[in-house]
Amino acid sequence: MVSAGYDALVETRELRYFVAVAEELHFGRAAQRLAMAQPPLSRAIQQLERRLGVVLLHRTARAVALTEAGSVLLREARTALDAVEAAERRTRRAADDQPGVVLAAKAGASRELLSKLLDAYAAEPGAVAVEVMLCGPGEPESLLRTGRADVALLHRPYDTTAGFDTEDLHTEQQVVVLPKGHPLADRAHLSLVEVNAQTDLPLPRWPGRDGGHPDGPGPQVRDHTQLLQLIALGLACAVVPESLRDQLRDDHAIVPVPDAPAVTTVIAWPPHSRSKAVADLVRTATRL
Amino acid sequence: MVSAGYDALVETRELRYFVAVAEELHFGRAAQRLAMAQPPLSRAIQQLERRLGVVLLHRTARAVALTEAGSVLLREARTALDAVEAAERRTRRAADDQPGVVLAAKAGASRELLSKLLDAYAAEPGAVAVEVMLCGPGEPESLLRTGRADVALLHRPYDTTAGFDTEDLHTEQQVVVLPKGHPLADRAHLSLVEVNAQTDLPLPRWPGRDGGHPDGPGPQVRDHTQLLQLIALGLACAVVPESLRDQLRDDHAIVPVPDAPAVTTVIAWPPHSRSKAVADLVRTATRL
DNA sequence: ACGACCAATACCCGTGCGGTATCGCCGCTC
DNA sequence: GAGCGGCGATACCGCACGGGTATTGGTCGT
Repeated sequence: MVSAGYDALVETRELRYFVAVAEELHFGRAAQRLAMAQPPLSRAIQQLERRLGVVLLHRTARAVALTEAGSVLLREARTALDAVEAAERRTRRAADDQPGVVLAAKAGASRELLSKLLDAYAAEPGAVAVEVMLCGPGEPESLLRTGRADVALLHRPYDTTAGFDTEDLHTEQQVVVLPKGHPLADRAHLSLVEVNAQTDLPLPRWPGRDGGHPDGPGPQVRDHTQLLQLIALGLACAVVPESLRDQLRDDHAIVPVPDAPAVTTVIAWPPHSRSKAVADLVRTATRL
Repeated sequence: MVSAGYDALVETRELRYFVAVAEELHFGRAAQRLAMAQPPLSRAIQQLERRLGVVLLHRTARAVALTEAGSVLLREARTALDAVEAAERRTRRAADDQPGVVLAAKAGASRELLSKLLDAYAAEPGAVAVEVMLCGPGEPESLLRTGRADVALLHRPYDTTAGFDTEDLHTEQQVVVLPKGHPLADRAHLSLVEVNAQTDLPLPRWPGRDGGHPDGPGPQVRDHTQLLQLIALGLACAVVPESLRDQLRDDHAIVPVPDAPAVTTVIAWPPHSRSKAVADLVRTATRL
């Protein structure tokens, strides 16, 4: 007998179905999202439960809820589906061998570092085209995991780098951005508790990985431009890495927050990446 | 639109088929391994290629070979299948809630550290049963990736820790183990080149992840017991972490190899693990 | 008590996966 | 160079299973 021997695994179709139901907690809506009818979906989930020998969902006629095992599967199924998607994408990418690297980074973050990196890499011998995907917070991680991007700039501890190879590039302190003239704006420094304690300027709410915003006070925000504008309008404040200073307008004020966790910009790539371009990019980045 | 939306992904069945063919490089044997006939397998691979729009295999009537894209898919498909398998196993584990943790470690490695860890953890409040899987080199990594184990002791740089969360536990130098009375045995230290240069004692060959041994000189070896016995018989030598010293018999001699890479024992666990037991084990380990 | 809502069941149909038989191609052998 | 053997592809068939429609059953609101 040779090698692992994956026998009789769950099919990706079943995992997709389960994720849809687990996210919607409603068979009808999930079926709609999957572009199919509700009964076959119900059956598919039952069959999945029978195969696993595990109850994944508690159904009362009025509501559907995840069991303990169900929420484990939701998490695991997402990463498995991401891996399958990545396999597909990376294979396709490897085939049409017009080389070219996709780099993902949060719009507005590490702007200077990014431009220096691109310049330095372009000067390397054997450099290929770099397509830069600027995206919202949390997204680069997912792009990397699904193979939509080859390499990404992430920010610990905001992004989780679990599952990737990484190199640290730069560490910086955080500051709070306030509207100019705010009572706290001329303090030499602030603590996190002070920032959280003041109630006139709420912290904004960023979208979660499901695209929805968490509940709570504070304005919904999708990118740094929106954020800075809201702050300038006196509707919010935010704790951000100090390098964002370059993008502030003169109606902003910043105050260091020494006890906020330091933010480390890292360059991350999928393990086992064999791409020369990614390796060159990483090497260039570490030398900056 | 909510969330990711994985539409029309490749099925795990197709990935399993492809991995089998890619590993065997022979449709007949692959079909046999998959317990199916050869024609449907051929068709399935063709269909996969059509779906991806990518040629994965070069077939001449005499031989099958992987294309560039094919070898990318082989690698990616393995990790994707591992993720699916892990999803399945972890879900099952979460269901039958007799708690208990599976810890994987290479047989014979870090023996003292392992027993101290088990003792210390057992003394923790809320400790659950720990099932220890002792296995061959390279295996713990795969056990962890497929969800067969919850936590593992790995050894950098031999094991790759990519994709796991880890904590370093212990770093040690390596030594070469020789049969007692060997001409080099009374040297104060040796360099790697000297070890490789001497030809009377070959280095053993460990099995790869496919279960087969690489070609070359030197005896095939599956665990440390075999290895030590071969060395005592004067048929091999080996460079190993110095903590293996405890397990040597008096017909062995050891000589430090200062320029061999230091070996770090790490405790590793899958990212997103929510298990209290794993967290406790890790915390206990780092405090040793 | 009735209606709305929602998951489950019953039943049917078509696709697609797997099996057997066979072909076509290439390389080795004598 | 004719024949044979090995191997992947093709042809064709049957059935199991995935998906659709219609309906039921149970549980909340009002």
